[in-house]
Amino acid sequence: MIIMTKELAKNFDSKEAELRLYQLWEAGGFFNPDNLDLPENTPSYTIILPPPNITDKLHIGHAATLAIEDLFVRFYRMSGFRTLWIPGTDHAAIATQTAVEKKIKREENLTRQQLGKPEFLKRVDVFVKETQAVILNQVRQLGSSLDWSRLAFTLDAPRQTAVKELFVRMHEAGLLYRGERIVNWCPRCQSTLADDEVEHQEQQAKFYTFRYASDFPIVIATTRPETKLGDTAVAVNPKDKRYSQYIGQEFTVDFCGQVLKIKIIGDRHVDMAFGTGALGVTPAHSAIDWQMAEANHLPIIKVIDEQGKIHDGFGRFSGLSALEAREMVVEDLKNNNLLVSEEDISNNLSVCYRCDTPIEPLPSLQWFMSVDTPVAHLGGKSLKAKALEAVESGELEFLPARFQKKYQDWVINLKDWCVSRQIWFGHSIPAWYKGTEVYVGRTAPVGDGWVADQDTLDTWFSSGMWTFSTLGWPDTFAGGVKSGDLLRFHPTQVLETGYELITLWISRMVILSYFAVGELPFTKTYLHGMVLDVYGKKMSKSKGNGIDPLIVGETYGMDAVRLSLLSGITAGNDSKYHEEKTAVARNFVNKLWNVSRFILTQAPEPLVVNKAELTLADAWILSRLESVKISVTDSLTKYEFSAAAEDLRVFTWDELADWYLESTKFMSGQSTPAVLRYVLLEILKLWHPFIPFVTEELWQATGEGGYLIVVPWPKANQDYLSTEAEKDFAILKSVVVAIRTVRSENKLDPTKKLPAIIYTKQTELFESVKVLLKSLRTGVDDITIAKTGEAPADALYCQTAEAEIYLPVTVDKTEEIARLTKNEQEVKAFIDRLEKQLANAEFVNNAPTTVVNKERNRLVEFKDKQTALAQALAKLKNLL
RNA sequence: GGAUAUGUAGCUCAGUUGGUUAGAGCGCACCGUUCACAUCGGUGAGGUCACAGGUUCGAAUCCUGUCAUGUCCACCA
Repeated sequence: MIIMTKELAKNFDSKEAELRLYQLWEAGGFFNPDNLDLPENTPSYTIILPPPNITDKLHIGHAATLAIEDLFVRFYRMSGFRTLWIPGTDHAAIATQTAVEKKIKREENLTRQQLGKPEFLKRVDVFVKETQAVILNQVRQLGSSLDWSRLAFTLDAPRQTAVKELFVRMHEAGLLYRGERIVNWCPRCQSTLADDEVEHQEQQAKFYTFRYASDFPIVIATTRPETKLGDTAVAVNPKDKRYSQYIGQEFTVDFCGQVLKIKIIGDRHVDMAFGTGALGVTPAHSAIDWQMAEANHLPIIKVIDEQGKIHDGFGRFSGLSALEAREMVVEDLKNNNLLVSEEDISNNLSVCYRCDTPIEPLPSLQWFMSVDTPVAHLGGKSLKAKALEAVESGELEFLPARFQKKYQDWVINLKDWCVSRQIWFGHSIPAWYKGTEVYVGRTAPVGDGWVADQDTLDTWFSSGMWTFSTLGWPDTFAGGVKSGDLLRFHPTQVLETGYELITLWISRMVILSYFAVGELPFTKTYLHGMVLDVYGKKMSKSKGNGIDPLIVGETYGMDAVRLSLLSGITAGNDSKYHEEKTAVARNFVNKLWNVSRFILTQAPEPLVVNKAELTLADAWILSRLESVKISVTDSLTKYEFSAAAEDLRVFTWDELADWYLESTKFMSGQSTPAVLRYVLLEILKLWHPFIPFVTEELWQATGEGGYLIVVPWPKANQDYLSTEAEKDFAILKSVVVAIRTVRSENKLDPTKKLPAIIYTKQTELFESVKVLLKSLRTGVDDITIAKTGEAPADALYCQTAEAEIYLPVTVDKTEEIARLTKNEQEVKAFIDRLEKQLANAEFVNNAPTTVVNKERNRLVEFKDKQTALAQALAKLKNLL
């Protein structure tokens, strides 16, 4: 066999290598587990890529997600699992529609209504294809080992079929119903929003305190006087003595020219201390008021319409915007002397999370998913009950564990989910209407006069199905039995995503998977923190503080980008991103490259380690390698990848490069080249999940054959573990460091060679590493080793736990004296401080134990200082 | 208002169930470069582990409180 080792360049050319290597892996079919010849009983390891929204290209946060997941996937693939990582993108209904609307407005100054639905959807389609291509290309460039043969889109044909099917089945099970409820309405998007799609912005508002009419007994307060046109009651706390006498009474008032019938009701939710302690109930425009209205059978009067304008039937107010109407109402109140006060308060304004338009709560006919209805095939339990059971039974695990509480709190308060949206882009709802008749089915009903539902589904409906809709459901679940991909890969092993998606996404996946497949979508969730900018602020397009991972990658290489995003982070905690981090990671990649380059010149061909021929350094590095394998594998299994990277970095840079490689330059045994090569091959494997490109490139250079991406994960060789070797080498290191330090402290000329006298009990060990003691930048030659002996007259002295070292040399004593004098002064200052503290100690006498403990500690320190002082003085005398 | 997290070196962060002298990287100071790597090597300085109590033989770590910062949820009628 002839092994050709490529001559390696001085630095890794990441730009040249990345695309070539990715194509190599893809052509090799390694991303698709079906191509790997795995035994039938091989356990699966499945991850779904959280499908990025196709609204925009990827940012550094996405890169972090991809780096983390690719790390998991590569680790498990090498560990022999049937590993599948499914790629996809999310149509992000409302977000995409908004993005395209803005684009059309900007470029053509047209609204979607002006374009019309068919034309608008065509534009969306073009937009989707463009951004999708950009995103998927970015994902590839980061080296993500995704199985592209299973690429999915939340709105492609298979997903449309699946969504339709699930909707029909849930409707049949009585879980989907249509009803009029107060919804969050965005007048700009012209659509409902889920509760968690509503954001709150602090703002200054006017808080008006007033009476409906002069003959009305109760004063109420509001920030939105215009909605009071629809009031049907005033609610007070039943315990409130000011108002309890009125409860049950009904008043007819003339409010700004509108006749209102106001009933006084008692409700314990009313806060007596807020405002006037009385609340005008507007059932149509407040969720809480709606509930009160239902409880008290109050009529509902709609004031504001879907455009944010006042409905017909309100006289001069009709047709005005809410704000215009508000001003007029206030004016009216003032004129009629009904306004008691007007004060500035700060309150939270609810706005649309996509367009920041203030949302308008109003009643609307929508589709809802019931979370409380018992489901027959789930043992009569509701979706909510199952979602809770998942964590209470411990079946669904959160990492970090604290997020379990967040999930639970949210599920406990879960209300029926409004799944319909009045936007154009998205999954259509498989429902048809004829008069009051409603038909839900896979295809349109036969007969004339049926009108298809014009709404679309909440985007989380389709992303909630992601674990099984990407695995062939419903076809792979015929007859309620899993088959094919679904059988092999579901439930997935871990869901890796940001903690902000616990409620929006994770909970929905749990619910929908239970209903559709009868099992959890995954058993573990790993939640990463957000990548923030240098100042700890969220990155966003509007702030312009976003970072494009590919641009950083151009400069430093994708391996460096990945490694910098994987280092120094912990689960669930945000991290700040500095470009310097990537530069540091690039330096490491360069170090690994050069370590490899050096080793491959020493050992260009496969060699066999012979344990009988090992030098101390050989035995030491082998033992350290095996320990590192164990700790790294353990950390990765526990998803503690930053710790694993840190262990590997220390091993590679400090132990391998700085100590072992240096030592082999001066002391090489028969097996040293074999050891060098073995260590290199093993660390390439260990590093591969973190920095796949450079490690694969180096693997190819070793001539070992095959592809690192599918090389088996290293197992620890217990035979190489040696506490003896680790201990002995540690002794050597400590002596070398001690000599270097004492020379540096005394500012000796580094090129000046000195003799050394070493007194140690371990003479044999020291004799055997004499050459290293001389060579490893100690500037020492002619070493005398003895068990005991006299201290030379003029010599630098240092010691370690195992040895006393003298370097005979004449040094300039003035510097030494200065240092000792400084030491003396420090000790004196300390004694002064201590005396003061002891003098003032009385006032803390109420905590005697602590004082005693503290004083004890201080005395120990004091004793040490005194010893140091005595030594310093003794030396000072000698010098003088 | 509720929940949750964070506070460790100038900066970014580790610190695994409480256990020797609290660590790393960057930055800084000094020294060094023909010999794998200046994207490098060596040495060093730099810490009241936010603050105050408590538990313990022993606390960065556990408990209580205070302060500061961040995030999420709810509400503001």
